[in-house]
Amino acid sequence: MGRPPCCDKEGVKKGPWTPEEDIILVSYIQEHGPGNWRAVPTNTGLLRCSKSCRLRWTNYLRPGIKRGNFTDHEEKMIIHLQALLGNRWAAIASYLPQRTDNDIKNYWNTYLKKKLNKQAQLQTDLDGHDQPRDHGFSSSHHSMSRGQWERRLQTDIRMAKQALSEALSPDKYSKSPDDIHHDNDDDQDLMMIKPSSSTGPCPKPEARTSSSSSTSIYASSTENIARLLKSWMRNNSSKRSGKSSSSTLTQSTSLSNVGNDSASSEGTPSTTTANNKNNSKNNNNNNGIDLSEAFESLFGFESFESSNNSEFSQSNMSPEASLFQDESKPDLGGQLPFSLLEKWLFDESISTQGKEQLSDMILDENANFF
DNA sequence: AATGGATACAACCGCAACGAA
DNA sequence: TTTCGTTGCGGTTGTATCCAT
Repeated sequence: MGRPPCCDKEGVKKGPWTPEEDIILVSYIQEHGPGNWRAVPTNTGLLRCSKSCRLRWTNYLRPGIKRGNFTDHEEKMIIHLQALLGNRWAAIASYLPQRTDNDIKNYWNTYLKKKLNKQAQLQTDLDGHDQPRDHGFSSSHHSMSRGQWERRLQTDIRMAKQALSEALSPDKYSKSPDDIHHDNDDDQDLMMIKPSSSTGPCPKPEARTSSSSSTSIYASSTENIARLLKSWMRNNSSKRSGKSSSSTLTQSTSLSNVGNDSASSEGTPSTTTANNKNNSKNNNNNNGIDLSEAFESLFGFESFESSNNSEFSQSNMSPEASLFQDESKPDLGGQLPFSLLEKWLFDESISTQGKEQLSDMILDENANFF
């Protein structure tokens, strides 16, 4: 067929996004809502392909994203869900609403996989030649007889099916007491348990968001950018104290342009930084404040300092922001309601045997059974 | 202080699924 | 039914940062 690529290879910028680009993108989405990504580069003048814009939004700028510092609970969830679903990161991410699939994938690949491998190795060492008890990272089934392995597999499948059917019956849904997104926002919970539109694409944003959407919708997203900017300025300063790169200079310049265009023009961050190389620490603070002012001016939200929180809690999200989050992370078809699954995964009342069997699930072999 | 390996994370690429015409 | 455009997803890569030597 010779379908053309989604974007021209020439004239399309690659690599890290600059704060200016982020601002442009967020501004555009603020006006038009996410979606119709094809039109985004054209309408914004961004030299990025539509895919890149979408990715940037969903993985970084989207409201309600929590970054770094996975909690134990999240970690356990990921481990179990990975055992259950395999490398279906989007599906896993749908149970961790504050995390992106990319984030989870990275966390798994860079940390969890190794950690579990180590544990498995340790267990193997301790047990002599016994099979590792961990989550299927080793060829545990090789060390048991085929009959044993098949029986266990059958049990695993039965368990999973049972859990699925239980979970899918709506009247059984009940909120788990230790719901990890214990935020106040009932809408959020509702979103998670609503029958999903499944694997189908989420409804067109235009249909759900009016163009007159409040700016508060984007507050958390702006906070994301603000946070990014802050760390960027910090990095920039420290870099400048050492070496200066042309790309950072470009970023500064463009950033200051943004400041001039859409925010107060007093002491643009870039010039401040550039002029005070010897005082980078102080400048960081100043820059952060300047930027925050610029953002407040640009997006009309306050309390930039809240973006200093190491983790942006979803509880800070407005319902509208939650809506966006839902938009960007459509539920998967026939997926278990979160708390039910969670309950199933972590309920202490679950039998030890059942737990063992669950955690012994073999990833690849079981991943396709659903 | 310099260096090289390890780690973390953002972004890209290619493919598949889906919907509209 | 077929074709084509768009979006979503998972694997992979590139690069910045950290840390031990």
